Amino acid sequence: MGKRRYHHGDLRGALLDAAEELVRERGPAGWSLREASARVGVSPSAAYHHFSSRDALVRALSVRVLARLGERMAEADAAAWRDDARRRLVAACRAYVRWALDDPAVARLAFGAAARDPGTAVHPHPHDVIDAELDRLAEAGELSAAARPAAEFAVWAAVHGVATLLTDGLMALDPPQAADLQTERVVQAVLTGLTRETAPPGTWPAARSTHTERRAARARERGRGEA
Amino acid sequence: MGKRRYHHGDLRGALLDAAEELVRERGPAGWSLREASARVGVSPSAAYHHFSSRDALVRALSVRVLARLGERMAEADAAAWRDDARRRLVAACRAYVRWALDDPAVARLAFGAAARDPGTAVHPHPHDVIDAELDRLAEAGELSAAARPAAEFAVWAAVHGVATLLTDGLMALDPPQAADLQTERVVQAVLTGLTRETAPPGTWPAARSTHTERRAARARERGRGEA
DNA sequence: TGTACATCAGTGAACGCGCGTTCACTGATGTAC
DNA sequence: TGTACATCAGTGAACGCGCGTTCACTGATGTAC
Repeated sequence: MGKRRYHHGDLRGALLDAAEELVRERGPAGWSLREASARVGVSPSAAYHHFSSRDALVRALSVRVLARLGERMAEADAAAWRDDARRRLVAACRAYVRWALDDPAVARLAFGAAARDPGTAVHPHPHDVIDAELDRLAEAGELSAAARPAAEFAVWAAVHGVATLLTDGLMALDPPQAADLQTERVVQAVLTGLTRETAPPGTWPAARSTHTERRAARARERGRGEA
Repeated sequence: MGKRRYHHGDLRGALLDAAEELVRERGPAGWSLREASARVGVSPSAAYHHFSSRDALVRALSVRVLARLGERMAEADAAAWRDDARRRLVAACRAYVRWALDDPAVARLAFGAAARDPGTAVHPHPHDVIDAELDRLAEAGELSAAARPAAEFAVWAAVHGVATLLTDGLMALDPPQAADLQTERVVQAVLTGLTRETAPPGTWPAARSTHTERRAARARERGRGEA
């Protein structure tokens, strides 16, 4: 514990940490910029050297936190490398729900409208983890070419629904560990259903996420830069 | 337009209306009790004859609004009476997502933690509408006895996930009407998956909602009263 | 039908509070020579 | 290695604000006789 220096070193990160802690204790909105500054031991105005407003701090936090969800999923996915694509996807989805249950208030922040910050990239994005897993599933021949388009949104919706129903208290599981089981059930059901889908080609309209949109914009810019 | 009377007549209802309008305009939390009172043309303190606190008003509103979702689902279900159980369930689920999309801020309020008010009943509850439809499906022999338990949570999660991903802006559909299609796809996939489920009996643990819990408590009390 | 009176549902002023943000400032750090 | 100076990252006081809630009050309504 070094002595208190005039310059903090990483005040930006410390403020994000404090804010996250406050979200955990009091919910996504039950805290102020002043409290976060006080917790770090800094005057309220110091925060304005790092964030243009309280809202900017909230958005930065939600980006950071959503990326952590992506990491958890990717880790669970990697840890299940011995399994087939289907089980790996289930593992990633279980990580999604566990993460939300471990930290409901933080999850609510991540999922809330504040998360939509077009300027900052979330990496890895939960959407991408599911997407990649479905590609693997399609390669393995377990998902038809007709069913593949936008399938990630079906899976994402299912797992997101489990997570939010549980964290928002609309649904409860007894015992709590049953969340794993219920998640697996829902995801398996969706996968089975998609597998047996017999829709004509072109049935599924384009679906986008703020994330895929940013990715597309980056690709366009790269193309322009190279041209 | 009668003249302004000293006694309002239905100030409670008027305050709920004003608050709902404010939620629509500024989001679930972007308004104050004072604003709602002002909109009704009444002093801020008047509200305290009808609600014990601002929070009580919010909870009452979220109950009212969640019941309206249930009504929409029940209506859509009834309107599809010519169809089979599966299509009727899909119709109810489409109504769920449409409702959320029509009024995203209000939906967020309904789904938020504030909705958990153990004192007040939501009727009809979205959970029950899905539940009843799945009973019909089981009767029709389209859902095995082993798959039926807790199946409503799988379906609810799927449709809830579509609704919240869309209203929170994590996912977007192009064109917007595609929401119907995407909802149907997800629900159909879950139903197909559940139908083909081959789990041993007793696999699915009890799942509860605040709603089913209240219902159970009422049943217990009724039994005690009759004994 | 009229009157007395209790109850109900409003008023309006006041309370203490903490908020986000701005501002002129200053101490610490980094850089050029 | 030492010095001058620009820049960076803090301080602390102050701003105006609107909030939820309380309080003593009063006008309107309903009821008993």
